Amino acid sequence: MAEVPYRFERTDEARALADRYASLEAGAETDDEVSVAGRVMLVRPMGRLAFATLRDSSGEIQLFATQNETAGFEDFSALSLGDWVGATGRVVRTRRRELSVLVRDWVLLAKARRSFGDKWRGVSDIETRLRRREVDLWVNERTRGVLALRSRLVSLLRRRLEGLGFVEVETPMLHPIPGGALAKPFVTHHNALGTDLYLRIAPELYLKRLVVGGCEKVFEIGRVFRNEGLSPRHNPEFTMLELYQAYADYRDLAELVEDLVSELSYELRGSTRLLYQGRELELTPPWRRATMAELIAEATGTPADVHTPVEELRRRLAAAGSEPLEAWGAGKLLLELYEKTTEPGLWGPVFVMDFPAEVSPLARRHRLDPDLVERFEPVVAGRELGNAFSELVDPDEQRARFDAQAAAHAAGDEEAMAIDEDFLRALEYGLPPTAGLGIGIDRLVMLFADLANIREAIAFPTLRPER
RNA sequence: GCGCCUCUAGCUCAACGGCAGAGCAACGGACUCUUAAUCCGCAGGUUGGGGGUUCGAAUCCCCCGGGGCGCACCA
Repeated sequence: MAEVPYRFERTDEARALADRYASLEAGAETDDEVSVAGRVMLVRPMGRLAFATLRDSSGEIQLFATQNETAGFEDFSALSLGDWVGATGRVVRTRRRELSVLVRDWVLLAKARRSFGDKWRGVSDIETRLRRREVDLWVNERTRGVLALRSRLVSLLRRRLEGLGFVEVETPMLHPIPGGALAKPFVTHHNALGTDLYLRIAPELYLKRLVVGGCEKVFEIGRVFRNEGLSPRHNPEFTMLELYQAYADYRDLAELVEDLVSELSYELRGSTRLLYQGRELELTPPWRRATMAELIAEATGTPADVHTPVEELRRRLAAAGSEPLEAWGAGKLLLELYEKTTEPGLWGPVFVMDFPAEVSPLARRHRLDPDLVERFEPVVAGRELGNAFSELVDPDEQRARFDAQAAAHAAGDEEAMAIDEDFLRALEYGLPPTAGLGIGIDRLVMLFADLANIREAIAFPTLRPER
């Protein structure tokens, strides 16, 4: 095969030509010469004429070749679907109204040695689509749309937070101690240091150390890794936004969340009223705020909170088909009751407020009830979108909470946190009142792209390697 | 990890115990305004892998592998 050129001088993208020549009439020819480049989507050779549909990242335009006017016409007629081509010629509109480049010269930029699927029905096999994303992307417009939406979403989020005075930072991915969330980590090894390191399960502890250092408003958008099962809503690596704001409490962040999400909805979808998987969702602020206890009472008809006798909580859990462990206290039992009986029925948007202290080792005690913490989870479209709380700032209490976690870990809870002395020392330097928030970016993409499966929201989702 | 479903040509799908097929793509040819162009021709397979039942297996059974969904866990 002839060697392909090192570069191609493109003058215009398909979309720009479509806009510029929108009023060009059928059958009209211009003297404007342009160069376009892209991938051949369809070819229609017909003797001494040939048409090809060319697609670039902006859109599509037709190439129109004739034996008289096109150099290398025979080869042009023989183009295959999937070939990359650069073409130069005058802009015309054919009698059948198709805006075209009447090709004078053209060059093959890449030969497609593999065929990309059915030109009409595309590729629908989900495994092929995910394993060969490059094929999925060029065949399925929807896939391109999702990635474009994801890009815009992250960009909008960044711009908005910067506008609010937040500073973007990057913290380590390799952690000596996995912390900041209740999850199983991936373990890796550093040869020169001779030590195991963990892929981060959350940036939380480092971000709070930055607040200690005087970064009053910080955020990070980045990958976190959790060594857990895959599901339509869980990928082992996913992208999280975490932000921390000094002098604020969790109620301030609830307002921030409803503002951010509704603004994103307006920007990305043109409305704060959405259909998600066929079901309506009204995102206009303010969203409902309800405590976990209130929601349990509402869903089950029987009140329950952290002060409900442990025996009663156990009884109700058993009735709900759950098998609570011996070690669980009232807080963990209540959370389990909420997750079994109440959460599945929530659609939202709703802020589920005030979690048990027992299950929230990094959150600050509730100002009205020491058995609770000031924490909320926004539930949107039936799904936890994130997690936020007034941060625990007291080093002694944080140490006590870590100790309780360490005890749980020793008792077999693999997801319990380890004691992080660096973090404790940071708190001893003084963390001002601070509120922190985490939001799953992939889940936001699912919401706004109307995706049922998280893998569709990720360019290259985790799959088992083929053998 | 467990349960159910699924895997046939590059792609989309038939055949469902009796000769493995079609459309598109690819390849060869015809055609000067096409739009999934059309027409003629040609080729394309370890039916995910292995084992078993049967005169005969893509089809029924078992094991293994990939994927999907559900459960569990989380955001």
